[in-house]
Amino acid sequence: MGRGKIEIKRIENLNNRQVTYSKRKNGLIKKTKEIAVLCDAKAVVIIVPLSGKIHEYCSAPLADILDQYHRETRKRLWDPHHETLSNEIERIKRENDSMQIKLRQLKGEDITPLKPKELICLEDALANGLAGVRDKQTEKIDGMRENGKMMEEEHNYLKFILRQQEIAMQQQHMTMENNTREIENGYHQQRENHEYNLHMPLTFNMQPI
Amino acid sequence: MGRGKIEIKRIENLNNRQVTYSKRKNGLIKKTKEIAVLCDAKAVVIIVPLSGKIHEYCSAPLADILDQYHRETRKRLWDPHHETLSNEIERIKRENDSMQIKLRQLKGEDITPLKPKELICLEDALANGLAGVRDKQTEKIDGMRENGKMMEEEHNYLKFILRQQEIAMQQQHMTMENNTREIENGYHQQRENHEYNLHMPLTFNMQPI
DNA sequence: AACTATTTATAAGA
DNA sequence: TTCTTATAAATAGTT
Repeated sequence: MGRGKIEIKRIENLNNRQVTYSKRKNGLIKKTKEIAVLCDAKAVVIIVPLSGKIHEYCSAPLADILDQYHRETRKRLWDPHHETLSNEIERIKRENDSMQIKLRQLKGEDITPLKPKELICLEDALANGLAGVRDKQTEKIDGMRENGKMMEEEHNYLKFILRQQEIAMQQQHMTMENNTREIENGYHQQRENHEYNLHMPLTFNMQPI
Repeated sequence: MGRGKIEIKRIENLNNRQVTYSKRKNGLIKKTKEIAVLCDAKAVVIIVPLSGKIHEYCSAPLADILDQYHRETRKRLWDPHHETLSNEIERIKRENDSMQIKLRQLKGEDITPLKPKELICLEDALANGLAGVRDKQTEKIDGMRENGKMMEEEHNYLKFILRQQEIAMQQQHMTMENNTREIENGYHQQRENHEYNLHMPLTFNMQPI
């Protein structure tokens, strides 16, 4: 349909090919729109040139059309990634189910259909678990008792240190009183003793042990 | 392009619409093929009529074209599915993890970081499960004992029936022997008794009880 | 489904 | 690219 008839085969001349591409692309999209409107159908056309950007026309959301296409033809449209996801879901679901069964059985549910041998396994597992938990509890209690003992020891130690300090302070105090008395007696008998009695212990500098 | 010009709007007459659909669908597919060949491009067209089967033409595997389309346009083609799948995987994986933790704890593993209160819960759960399993075992053993008792009773019953039959057979045998003897005595003294002794019990027809 | 008068698409040229 | 135009191709309405 043009000045001359052409064979339907690759156009070797790049320029001609690009011109034809552009013209026919428009025509194709126009016709796709037309069939969609005239015949009340959904239609998609996607054209991917060797180089340059993709052109498309969709009379409805592409995802919807592809969805319908997939449902009706059962052809695979999705990339490997999608497939992988589906498989993984299946795998995990199976894993899930089996774990759920185990959990229920460990709670003593759904065990009626089990064989005696399986029941024994289950019993062992439970007994082991219970033993483990009880050991851990004992361990924790021991730990706490230990902790309590240590705290008691520390407490006693601190009490001891405090006592030592009190003794030290009393001795210092007494020494000071004596010194003071000597000083007072020797040089400043006009000053009253009780000033020293009141102030000296308050400004006594406590060193950390 | 026809006997008369038509407006591009839905064709109301069903028959005309279907005829036009069929003609234009062929035209569209032909043009799609042509642009793919002439311009060395990949092209897809999918037409979904309101009713009836989908028609399509793909110059290359649809999945490849869609893949490329997706890569270049970044438009999401299969999101409804894809997103759902991803979310579901996340959800199931979380479920999985928590179950795995519970299972391990029920086996007495990974319980060090548990608080005393949690340990008590775990202990209770295990003790309950263990009790359940042991109940079930007892129940099964009882069932088996019951079964054994029934089997024993059946066995005794069968022994009894067998004894009865033996008695019946012996009596019949004796009767026959007597009859035979009478017959033999009366008519055929030339025949020997032991033929009957040997053969009669073997061909005796045992009836089910 | 075939025919055919017309419309439409487009190849080649500018 | 775009316009033009001669011509090929598509197709609407008819048979």
